[in-house]
Amino acid sequence: MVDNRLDTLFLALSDPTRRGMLADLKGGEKTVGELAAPHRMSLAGASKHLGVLTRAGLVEQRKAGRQRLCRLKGERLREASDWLLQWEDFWNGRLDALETALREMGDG
Amino acid sequence: MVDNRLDTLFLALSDPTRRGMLADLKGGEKTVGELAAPHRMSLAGASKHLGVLTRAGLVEQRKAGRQRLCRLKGERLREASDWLLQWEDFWNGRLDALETALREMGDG
DNA sequence: TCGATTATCAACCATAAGGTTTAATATCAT
DNA sequence: ATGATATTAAACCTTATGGTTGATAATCGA
Repeated sequence: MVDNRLDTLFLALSDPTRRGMLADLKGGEKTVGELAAPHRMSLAGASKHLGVLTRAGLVEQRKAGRQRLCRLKGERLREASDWLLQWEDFWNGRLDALETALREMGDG
Repeated sequence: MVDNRLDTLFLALSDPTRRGMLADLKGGEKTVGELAAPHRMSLAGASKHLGVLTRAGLVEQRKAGRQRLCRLKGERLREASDWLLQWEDFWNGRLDALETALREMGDG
């Protein structure tokens, strides 16, 4: 049951096919067929992946004749990135979890 | 079939209970029981979530008597963050997908 | 209009995820 | 030693995911 926005986002990003599609979209708009081509799977399968990306707000589609052009929407990627940056201090080694705790006790 | 490192990472982050646990670990080391308490679910369930976090490399456990102390490991969060920062230009509005394509054609 | 192309929908299948409960294991306290 | 505490393991259930194929819908080209 994926209800939270971040759930949907991170779940969408957890599949290599979908991350590949996002990477392909860096080059600009692409049709569903073009996005599907590099991935060894049926067109319908690829279309479902695009559906996941679209519902996660990562991709936007517009009709162009009988094809559908997909483009990247960066805003949601930013939400994910913002969430991750909460922990910048930890991976920078500037803080270790215990240090943080002590510091907060001291400051509070 | 979660084989890729990023798959495991993003999948681990796609659950609100697990993100909550990571947040709780910002305050320093916590036992499994302490991490489980805020989440309305059995201890075994919470333990499984911690297993997911551990296998994703986001959490490390050490034995302390009969309890297990968990602490946050930032490195993997950084991997996820690094991956996301690829798209910084897009969400900053500095580039739009089409622009990028045109620019690359011009530069190449 | 007819057939080919592009994409989605529907139904289905196998497997994984998230949850439960009931053991099992290890450690502490008495 | 015994019993309580802390955690994981096993078995199980339900629902979600990722994939398939075949049908449907919309649009292009001739």
